[in-house]
Amino acid sequence: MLCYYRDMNNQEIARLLRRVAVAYVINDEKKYRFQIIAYQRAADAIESAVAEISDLYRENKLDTIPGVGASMQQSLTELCKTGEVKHFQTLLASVPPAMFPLLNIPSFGPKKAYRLVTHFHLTDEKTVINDVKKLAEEGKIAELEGFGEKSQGEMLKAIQEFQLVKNVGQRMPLPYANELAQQIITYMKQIPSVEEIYPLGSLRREVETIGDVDLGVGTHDAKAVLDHFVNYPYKTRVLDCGDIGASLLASNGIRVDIKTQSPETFGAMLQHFTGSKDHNVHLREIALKRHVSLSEKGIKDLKTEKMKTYKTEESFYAALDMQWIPPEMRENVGEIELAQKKRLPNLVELKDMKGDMHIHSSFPMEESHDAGQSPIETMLEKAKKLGYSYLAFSEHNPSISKHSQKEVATLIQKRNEHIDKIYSKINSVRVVKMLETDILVNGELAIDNSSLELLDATIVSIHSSFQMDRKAMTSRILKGLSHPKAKIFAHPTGRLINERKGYDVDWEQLFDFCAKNNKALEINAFPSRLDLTDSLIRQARKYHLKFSIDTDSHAVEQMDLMQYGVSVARRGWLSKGDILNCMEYNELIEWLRR
DNA sequence: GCCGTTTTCGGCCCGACTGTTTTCAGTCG
Repeated sequence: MLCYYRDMNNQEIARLLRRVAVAYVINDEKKYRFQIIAYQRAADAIESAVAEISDLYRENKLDTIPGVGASMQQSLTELCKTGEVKHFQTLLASVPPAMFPLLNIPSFGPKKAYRLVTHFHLTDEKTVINDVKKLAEEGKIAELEGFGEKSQGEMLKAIQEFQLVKNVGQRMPLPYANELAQQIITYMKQIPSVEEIYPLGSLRREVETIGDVDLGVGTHDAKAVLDHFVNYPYKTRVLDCGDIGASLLASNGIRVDIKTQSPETFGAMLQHFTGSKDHNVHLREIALKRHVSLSEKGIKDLKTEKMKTYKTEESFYAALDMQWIPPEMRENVGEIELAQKKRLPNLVELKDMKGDMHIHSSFPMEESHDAGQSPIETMLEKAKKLGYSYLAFSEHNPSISKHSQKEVATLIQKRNEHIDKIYSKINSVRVVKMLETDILVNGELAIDNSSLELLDATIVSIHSSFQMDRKAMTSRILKGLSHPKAKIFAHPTGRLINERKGYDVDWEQLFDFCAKNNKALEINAFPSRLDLTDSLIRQARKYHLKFSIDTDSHAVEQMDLMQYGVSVARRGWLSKGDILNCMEYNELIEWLRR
């Protein structure tokens, strides 16, 4: 019998593998503990993989995913071929499907979920969360052995909060999380017991979106610090509070964790809570081979049982014979091996930025997309304050449905004259005359050569027909980029965080084209874009192409967002030499003409 | 089930916190 099915995407495959891990937990956690870890790791790897599993299968490249070994490859192959895996189905038949929705709620793990679902005979995946909520409200859960009044109450709160947060939306873009962290840090600094305090976790690694805010405090009086913390006025409630750490739910629903440690051992704690989990796990595996054990308290010699403490992170990594690893790199994607060889790249820094290539001023270009709000003069003044030596104005091209190509050329001419007039007055920050030109569906640029000739270069980008298939979209982009004036491809994936998935592109082909033809890919610093993404940058980096870190500012204040583009570039392992706008002006102009 | 610059066999990260417990299980980061 023929069976038609749709390819599963990476998210769905990861979810399936996690369910298999859960089934193993229920069957016999002790016996299968390493399988459980293996399935969870494979799920993590697949979830964060750049390429789709279904594509890798077709290209015979399933073995390129770390954490996916021979057995898992076989299962994935079976999945891609037939849409199911016999071994998985046998396992999953032993656990009630209704338990899975509960696992999305904090404080619900496999054991609790299984117990509730089987004891109360809950079978409907769609209603199970509300069913448990009702049971808790009726006091029926406290009657179960191993459960009590308190856990029943906590369960109810967890469900209510989950249902609330789910409606709001999950992860917070980095800039907003940063602001929340700074507010709490200011509050914590009110008491003298807080000797030092830093953001940790994904915030310190500058991940594009943040799940919860982690803070670390160096103190000799943990109790005073935690007392002050749990009294933070803008909270929903305190989640837990122990001797050395506490966590609360901020009024916007974001979880805030705080950990304390004496300043003498602060280095180990910084390291521990900066993560990532994968980075730390790998580091501890290496440590074990050297017969030492790592924790937030320091490094313990397993033979003598003696604990060594570390005041700084540098000394902690040095004790393992490694270079200090910048937090942005700590994702276990090869950084540990490089640190051992002392060959970590020198990451780009904010102060290396010499200009911004993507600026929308309020000059009336009569564009079809969003116009900028601040005058050219204002933005040039700001550029001077930021220490830039040049600024590129890249307004959207004038609307081509409302203007003839001749009118377009006239508008550009006018803007150029305006720029020249201002430049002769200010004369400190150099101006690059650019435009952000649409690549039309057929791959042609929206404006003709007589207009393009008026520019130093143009950024090109996709603002329409996002749904093309990969082959068509790729050739559309390559054709647009082929124009000699087209030098930067803006916000390459087109995604909007939490809003819109990007379009489908053959990345390897695009990277190769850019490297061979002197085209740069943009790293757009706008908070909802952060595009390219860190993992695509790491992939692109192997092609030795240039990147341009730009703010895409539509108002003068937004020019401060450059730091977030630099964060993404650092997470993509880029150095100053990889970045177009780290070049001096003359070098830049020469590159644009190449 | 995965993995290897001390291993292709024999290992596999570490600790905190809570609740329901008289010594531990479950969950989390």
